[in-house]
Amino acid sequence: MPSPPRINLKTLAEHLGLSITTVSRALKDGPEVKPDTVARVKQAAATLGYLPDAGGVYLRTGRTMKICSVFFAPEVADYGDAGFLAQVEGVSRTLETDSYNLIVLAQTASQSPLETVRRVFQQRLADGIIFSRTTPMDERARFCLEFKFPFVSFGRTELHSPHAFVDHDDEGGVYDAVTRLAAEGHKRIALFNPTGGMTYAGFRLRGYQRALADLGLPWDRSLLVTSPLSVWASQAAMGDLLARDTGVTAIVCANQLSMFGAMDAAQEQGRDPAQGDLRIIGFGGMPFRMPFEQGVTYYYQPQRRDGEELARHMLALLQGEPAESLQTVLPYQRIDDLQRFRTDLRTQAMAEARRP
Amino acid sequence: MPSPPRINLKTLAEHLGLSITTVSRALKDGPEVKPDTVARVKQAAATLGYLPDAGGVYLRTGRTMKICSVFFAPEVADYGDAGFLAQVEGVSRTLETDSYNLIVLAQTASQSPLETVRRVFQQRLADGIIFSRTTPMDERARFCLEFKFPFVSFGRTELHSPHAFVDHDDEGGVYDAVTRLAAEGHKRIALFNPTGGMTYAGFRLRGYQRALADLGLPWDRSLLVTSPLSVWASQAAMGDLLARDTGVTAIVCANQLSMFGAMDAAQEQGRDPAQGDLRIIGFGGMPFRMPFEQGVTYYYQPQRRDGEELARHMLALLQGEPAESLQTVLPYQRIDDLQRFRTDLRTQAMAEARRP
DNA sequence: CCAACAAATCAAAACGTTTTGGATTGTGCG
DNA sequence: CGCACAATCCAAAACGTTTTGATTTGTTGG
Repeated sequence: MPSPPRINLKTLAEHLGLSITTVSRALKDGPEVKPDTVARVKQAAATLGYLPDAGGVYLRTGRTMKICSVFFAPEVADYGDAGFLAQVEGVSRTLETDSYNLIVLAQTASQSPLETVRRVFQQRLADGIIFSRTTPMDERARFCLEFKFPFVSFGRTELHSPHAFVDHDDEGGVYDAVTRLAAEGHKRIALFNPTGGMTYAGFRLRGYQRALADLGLPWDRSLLVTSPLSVWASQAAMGDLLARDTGVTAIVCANQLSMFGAMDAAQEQGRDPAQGDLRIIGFGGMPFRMPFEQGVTYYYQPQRRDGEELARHMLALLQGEPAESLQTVLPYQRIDDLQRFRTDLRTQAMAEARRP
Repeated sequence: MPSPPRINLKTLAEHLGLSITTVSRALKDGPEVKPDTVARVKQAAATLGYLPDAGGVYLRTGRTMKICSVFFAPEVADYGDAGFLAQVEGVSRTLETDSYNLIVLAQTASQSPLETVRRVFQQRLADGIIFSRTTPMDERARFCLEFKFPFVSFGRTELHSPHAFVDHDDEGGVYDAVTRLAAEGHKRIALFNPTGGMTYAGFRLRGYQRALADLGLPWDRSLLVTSPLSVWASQAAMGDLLARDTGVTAIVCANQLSMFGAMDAAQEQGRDPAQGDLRIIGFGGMPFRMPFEQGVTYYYQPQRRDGEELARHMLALLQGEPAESLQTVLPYQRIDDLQRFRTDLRTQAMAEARRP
């Protein structure tokens, strides 16, 4: 049983008794071809299921019609950050409107971040790239700038040349959190920060220190804890802190996973957030349901919207818009009552689902 | 400031004073080229950062060196299934060994599943495709079989032609769960199943009914609840069930999200799994920490390993191995004590992290 | 010294597409 | 009728790569 032949412009042209040129033109409504023929060609293309070969189109036009988003896989070692999928959905849906495809490249532990970007550029895997874990002097950003390769970074840099980015206001978020904790009477507030030299860790620290200064609280180096953001690593780091410093009454966590880690550590040390033994502040995307939601304030960022913004910037870049005008810093939304927030979202989603 | 020129075989050849042919051959250690020249070419390629243009290679060889994995985006509407990322990592890492790239295509709500597969095939976006949400008469599988397009389905079909797949033993898992619940004294055990006609829903039902029959329990249609697997949808469906049938003492959930939904629903109905008011059985990947872990038995499936198996099958297919020999059904691992399981995994992971 | 042969390199074709520049036909007008 | 011109269509080139077949150079044996 031979498989049906693959349809390309040549076979389509032969089947119609036309030239390749005419068929190609007809498919994009070229004015030089008789309306009659256009209809006939489109009809045949539809029934035969013709779609242009992406490799061929690229070779001729230089455009792959693909955008690459880099997925940092080592972080998935234990739990994955579910929020990335929401971001992927946002990116994908937005790109779709301009008939771009998203390709997600997994950055495994064995490749350097720059290698991945270089490969995308040099092998022409995509027309542009989106990456996160951005550092102040990000080498990937520098590479893209040098080779004029379109990119949007999730996170700011400190590079001189302007470039497109989407970021969260981590400085503002942490400042707000610390201020409120102090108002509640907390004196020893720990800040949990990721390792890896990401720019936003610096913003978080700045917000923390600025709040302390404004509040007249002392800056204590030992209250700054840094570790990878996996559940286990942050649990270990948090456990260390809580064991060596029993005076800590509040922790400002980084992402959702580190919040889980903090909770596990608190429980292990016999401190129950639900009983008010420890205040936990979380940051991140749509929060999963947790054991101790009462003692938690959460700074929320809808990651699907992040993805949409990233994609919009990318599409604008490809349209030739200047990068200067494609820089977004999104505020966090503070949630004091997670339970209520959840039910509100639910009723909202149910209502949306009802009217399609 | 002009950007550096892109390096291709032509520029590389000119730069070396050689022909394109010789450079191409040298880069793949062709025996017809002088060892001296090979070294010179490779040196130049490395310093100039040459990598072959993927589009050009494809056009000539017919191989894109890419594998596509379809991501079902509508499910992310509220919470995403973090496990998919673990699977992606597994696939990606395994493909890497044969220098294949993974591209993740997001299947949004606006495209039919078949359309996505057809596009990958016809536009030549990849050399093979991996998809999930497999149905007994899966049209995507039928399409791939007809056109002899390599694919591995995550989930079985009932098609006559054999094809490669990876699946879990859902029938066995549910049978085991129901049997144990009955041994604990439960009489009214609800089964939660996904909508969408996926094959594994049928296996789950079969395991459920077989267990009931073996145990001499009656089959009660009203104990079978079907709904989409998002947190909110399953909470609503579970709420309905618990409200209309107060005799239910145990629920066999589908994935992790539906388990969260069931817990929310239980709480809403004033039934506390921690107090033994309701037994909840979960299925899925690495479980997030939950409010009521005491009343939960979890059937675990390491999704990274699923990904690795999917990728291995795909690579084998592309090597020409027959699909008959590429069919895997993986057993679930029952976890009665989630707390202990978690700490075990943690110590294990920490030990691994210590010796790199 | 020349034929025969191996070693090393190269020119050209092909993949599927778009586009440039022609070619062919049909129509209107002087 | 003959010419210009529009309306259609088509051949060929180009993109970057691999591979087939040919060509050049160097070496060996008679």
